[in-house]
Amino acid sequence: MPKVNSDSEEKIKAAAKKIFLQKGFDGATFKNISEEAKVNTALLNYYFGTKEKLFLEVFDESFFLFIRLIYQIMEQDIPLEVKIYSMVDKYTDLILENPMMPIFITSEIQRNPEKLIKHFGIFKQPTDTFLARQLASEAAKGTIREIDALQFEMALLGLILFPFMGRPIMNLRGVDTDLAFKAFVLERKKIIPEMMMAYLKTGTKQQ
Amino acid sequence: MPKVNSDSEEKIKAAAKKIFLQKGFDGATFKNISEEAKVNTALLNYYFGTKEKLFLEVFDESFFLFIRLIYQIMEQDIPLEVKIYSMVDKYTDLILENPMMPIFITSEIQRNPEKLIKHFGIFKQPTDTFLARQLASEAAKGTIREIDALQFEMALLGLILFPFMGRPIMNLRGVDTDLAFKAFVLERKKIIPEMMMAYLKTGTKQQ
DNA sequence: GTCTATAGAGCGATAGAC
DNA sequence: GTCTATCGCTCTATAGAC
Repeated sequence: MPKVNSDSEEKIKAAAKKIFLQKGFDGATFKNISEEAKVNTALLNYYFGTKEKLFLEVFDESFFLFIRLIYQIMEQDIPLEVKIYSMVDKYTDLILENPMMPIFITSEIQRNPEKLIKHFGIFKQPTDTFLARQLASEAAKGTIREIDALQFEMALLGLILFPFMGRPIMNLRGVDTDLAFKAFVLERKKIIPEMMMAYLKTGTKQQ
Repeated sequence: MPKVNSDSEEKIKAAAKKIFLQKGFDGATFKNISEEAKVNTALLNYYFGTKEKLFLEVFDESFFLFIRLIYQIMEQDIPLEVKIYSMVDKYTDLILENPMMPIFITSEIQRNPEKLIKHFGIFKQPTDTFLARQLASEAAKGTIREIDALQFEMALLGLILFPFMGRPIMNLRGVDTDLAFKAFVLERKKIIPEMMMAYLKTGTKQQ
């Protein structure tokens, strides 16, 4: 590693990520970012050309990761209960490292759906997923009740993600430190799978 | 009603609400709003002074309503199961009329917490709520399992709200019309209470 | 009450010195 | 590779005619 400390390009990317996450694409300015990175404003254009290119480059990896990890786990050929625990565990940990991402992703997509869906290559998923077949198969065996796969996914994701999106509400309800919030979220690693399983087992003999 | 059609102030408010919801405070411009309202840009300043005042005035009623309705229902002295059904039913209907509000509120608060919390008077709630006492009392009687009140609230809200926040994801999963989305959400009026009750009844004799 | 015209500031982006 | 200086544009907001 010859260049020791002042790798400007990396400093800009780190600063841009922080500022974009906080203020969104529209709210962030080159001035904000260059001050955060402690470099000259003109350097942003030198390295990345335009604001949009900087934005896309910074979130190119991480943005897609958050959406793809869902399907990577959902589509694994593992028992349903294991899958639910794995999903809650892995996704909670991922978001804990990037707690502002859920709101950021949803709001940026809502404000510019074409751009993001096109660039990040999020594609139309088939309705006939492995998870859908798994849920149908288990229901046919009578080990769980019937449930639509998308309903299942949205329930699971909502349970995992919502505390991060409603963090300001939680602040007003006494969960007002990062430590308390983390404890709250980690407790959900137990609650969420139990909730999903309790629902799925309703009306079956294993109930 | 003397002034028939051209009530500019109301046209501006309606246009501002639409544009702000779509683009956020930072992304929205007076040009966007005035074109949407089909009035001159200078009229926005004439009626509302500044962009921030326009924003606050437009969302003064509805913004707070969305947060307060939660507690209005949660704090009612009605049986727990009735409360859950009521919460899911009323909140789903409210959001269906304003499907962009959940993302809008969360992202605007994340980007400007002091301003919004101060202006809309969202205050620090006590941890000793009616709901908390109700949950503790039922658990003591053995009719439900023990659960922290905030965990209960976040689970319920996540289940209700997440489909609206993840609407773009749902579009890619085949739920790509307003009609299909509405049907999907209405189905949750049944699923969500059953899920909550299934969890609460786990380990009790009524299970 | 609504318009045109424009002020004044901040924005993203570029040119050119070093 | 990094800086200063500045361009051209768009933004919010105001002044003043009607």
